[in-house]
Amino acid sequence: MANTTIYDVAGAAKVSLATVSRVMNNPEKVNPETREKVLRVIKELGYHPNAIARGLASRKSTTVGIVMADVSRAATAALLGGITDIAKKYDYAIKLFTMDPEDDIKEAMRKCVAEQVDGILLLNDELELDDMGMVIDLIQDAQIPLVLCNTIYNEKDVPTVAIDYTKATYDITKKLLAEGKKYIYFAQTVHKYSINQFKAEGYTKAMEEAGLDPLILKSSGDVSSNSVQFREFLEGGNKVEAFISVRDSIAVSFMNQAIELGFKVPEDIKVVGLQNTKYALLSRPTLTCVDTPVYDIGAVSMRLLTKYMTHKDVADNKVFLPYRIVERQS
Amino acid sequence: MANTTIYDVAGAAKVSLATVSRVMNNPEKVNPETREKVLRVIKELGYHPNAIARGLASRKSTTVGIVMADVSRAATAALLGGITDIAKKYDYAIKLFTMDPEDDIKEAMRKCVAEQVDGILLLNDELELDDMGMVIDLIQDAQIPLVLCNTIYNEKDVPTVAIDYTKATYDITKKLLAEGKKYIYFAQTVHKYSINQFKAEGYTKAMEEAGLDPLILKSSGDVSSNSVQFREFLEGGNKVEAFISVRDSIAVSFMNQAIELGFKVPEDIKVVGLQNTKYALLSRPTLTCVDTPVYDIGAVSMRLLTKYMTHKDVADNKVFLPYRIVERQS
DNA sequence: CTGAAAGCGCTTACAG
DNA sequence: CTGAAAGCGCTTACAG
Repeated sequence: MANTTIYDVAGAAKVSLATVSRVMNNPEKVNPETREKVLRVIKELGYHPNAIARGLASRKSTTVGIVMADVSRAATAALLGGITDIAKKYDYAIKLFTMDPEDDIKEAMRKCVAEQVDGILLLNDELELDDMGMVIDLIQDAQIPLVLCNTIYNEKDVPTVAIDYTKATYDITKKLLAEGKKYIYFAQTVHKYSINQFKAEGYTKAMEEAGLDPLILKSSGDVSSNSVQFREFLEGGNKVEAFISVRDSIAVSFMNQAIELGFKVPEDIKVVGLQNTKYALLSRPTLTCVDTPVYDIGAVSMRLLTKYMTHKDVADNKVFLPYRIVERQS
Repeated sequence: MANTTIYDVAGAAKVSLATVSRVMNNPEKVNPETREKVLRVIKELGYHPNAIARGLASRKSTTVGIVMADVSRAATAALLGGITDIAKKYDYAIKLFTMDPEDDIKEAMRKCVAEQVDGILLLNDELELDDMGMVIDLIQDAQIPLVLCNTIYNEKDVPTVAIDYTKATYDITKKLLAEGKKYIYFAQTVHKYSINQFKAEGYTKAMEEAGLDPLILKSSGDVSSNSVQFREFLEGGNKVEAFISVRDSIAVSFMNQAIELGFKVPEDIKVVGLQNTKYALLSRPTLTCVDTPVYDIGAVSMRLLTKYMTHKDVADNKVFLPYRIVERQS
C-alpha cells in the first residue's frame, strides 16, 4: 500500500502516467470522464503521490523550514501553534531546524538550504547581530523566500512579522513614569533575543526622556537561580518602585520574592510582564502585562511567507501587529 | 550556489558523479587521493547534496515525522526539545504533523506516510481508542518504524517510551490515603489524552482499594473557565481534603481559588500536580508534584526510533522511565 | 484532451 | 578503485 505508484494507477485506469499526474495537478486540463475514472482508481488503490519524487520533479517541496534556537520555550511553542495551523491550511509541510549558539551556524543553515524547503521562517533568534546578518545573506543568496517571525533585524530590508516591541515597552514605561515611579527596573535575559533588545531600547528611551538612568538587570530564565538573584537584589536595599520583565515567568518570580520579603505589590512595587502568558493568570497577584499576540504572529508570518512562495504581490513586507496593555492586580 | 549539483563537482574534480557520490556515502571505497581532491572541490563550491534527490534515489529521507495533536502545549514543547536534540545528533531532519480531532485522521496519516519519513514518533494523542488503533495500523502497514512517545496504547504491542503513569498516580494517591485523607479529588482534562486515562486508572485503583469512591472532576485547561468551575465547586460545600491534577496549571488554578475562599493549603487541602513544570515553582505555595521527565521521554523515544530505523537490535521495545515525587509546600 | 519522452539530482549494482 | 548506466517516482514541455 505504501508503494502504490503513479504507474499502478495509470495501469489500472488504462491511461498514461502523464494523465494521472494531470488529474492531480491540473484537473481542468483533463476530460471529466477520464478524470473521474482516474480519481476512482486513486481512491481504490489508496494512492498518495510520493512527496519526495514530486519535490524533485517539480522543484518545489511544499515544505517550509522553521529555524529557531529552542523549541521548548513557551513563546516558541505558541508561535509554532500559529504557524502549523496556517501551514496546514495551505498544505505546506513543516520542517524543524533547531540551532544552538554553539553550533556552526553556517553549516546548520546550509543543511537547511540543502533540504530544499520552499521558504524559511526565522524565529526567536539567539544570534549575535553579525551571525544574524550572515544567516539572512545565506538564505537570500539561495533565493529562498524568508520571513522573520517575532524577530527583528533592521540592518537589512527583510520581511518581518512582529510587534513594535520598542514602542510597546516605551509606552508601558511612560505609563509607569506618569504614575510618578522613578526607580523602574527592567529585567532582560542573558541570551540576546533580538526582540528583547528592542524592548530594552524602548524602556531606555522612556527613562532617558524622563532624565533618569536606565536600571537594567540581567537575569536567568531559570526560576531557582533568578529567585536567588532577586532576593539578594531586594535585600541589598536597592530602591525599587516598579519592575518590568521581558518574560512573564521572570516577573512572577521577582514578585514572589518581593512579597516574601514583605513588599506589597502593587503598592510598593508595580510589576509588569511583556508577554501575557498563562503565568500571568496563575500568579497571585495576577500579573499586569503588555499582551503580545504570539499565536497571531506565527499565523501571520506563515501567511506572508506563502505569498512570497507563490510569488503573489505583497503590499507591505513588514507587519507590526497591535498590542495592548492588560491591567491586572500587580 | 544553491544549485551546485553533483555534476558540477564531478566536472571540477575531473571524476565521475559516481565517485563524488561515493566520497559522500562510502568514503572508504575511494582512493584517498581522489577523495581529498573531491572533498576540496566540494568545499570550494560549497556543495551540499540535494536532500530530496538523495531521498528519492536511496529511498531514505533521513527524516522523522512527529505526529501530535497540539504543538503549543508546554508538555509537547518539552518533548520536542528532547526529540530535536537527539535527532540532530543522529542527523535526522524533523517534520511536524499536527492533527486536530476534527480532521480526517486517516487522511492526515496518509499524508504523513506520503511524505516518505523514515520513522514516526506519535505523541500526546487526543485520539479515541479506535482511532489510535487505526493510526497505528496504518503506519505499521506502511512498514514505517513507529514509537509512541509519552503515549500509551495497550491493545497492541507497539514500541513505547513513557512513564508508568498508572503506578505513579497510584503511588501518590496511596500516600495521601496513608496520611488519612479520604476526600481526594482527581482532575482530568476534557480531552482524552491516553496518558491521562492511565493516571485516572491509578488513582481509581488506589481509591477503590481503600474502599472509597473515586471523585473525578473534568475540567478545562483554560484558566478563566476552570477557575469559575473550581470556585463553584468549592462554594458548593463539597468536602475536599486533597486535590490531584493531571496538569500542574490546573492544580495551581484550583489552589488559587481555594486560598481565595479561605481554605488553607496544605492544612485544609493538599494539592498535587502530575507534571512538575515551571508553574509548580512559581505558584505560592509551591506545588508538590510527581515529576515526569518529559525532555527525557522525548530524547529516549527518538533514540529508540533511530535503532528501529537502522535495524539495530532492540532489547526492550517498551521503556518506562523512573519518576519521583517532589515535595513542596502544597 | 492525451501520450511518449526527457529530466529533476541523486544512489547503486554491475563491469572493468 | 572508478565509470557508464539504470532507476528512484514524479512533472512538464512537446507533439499529436
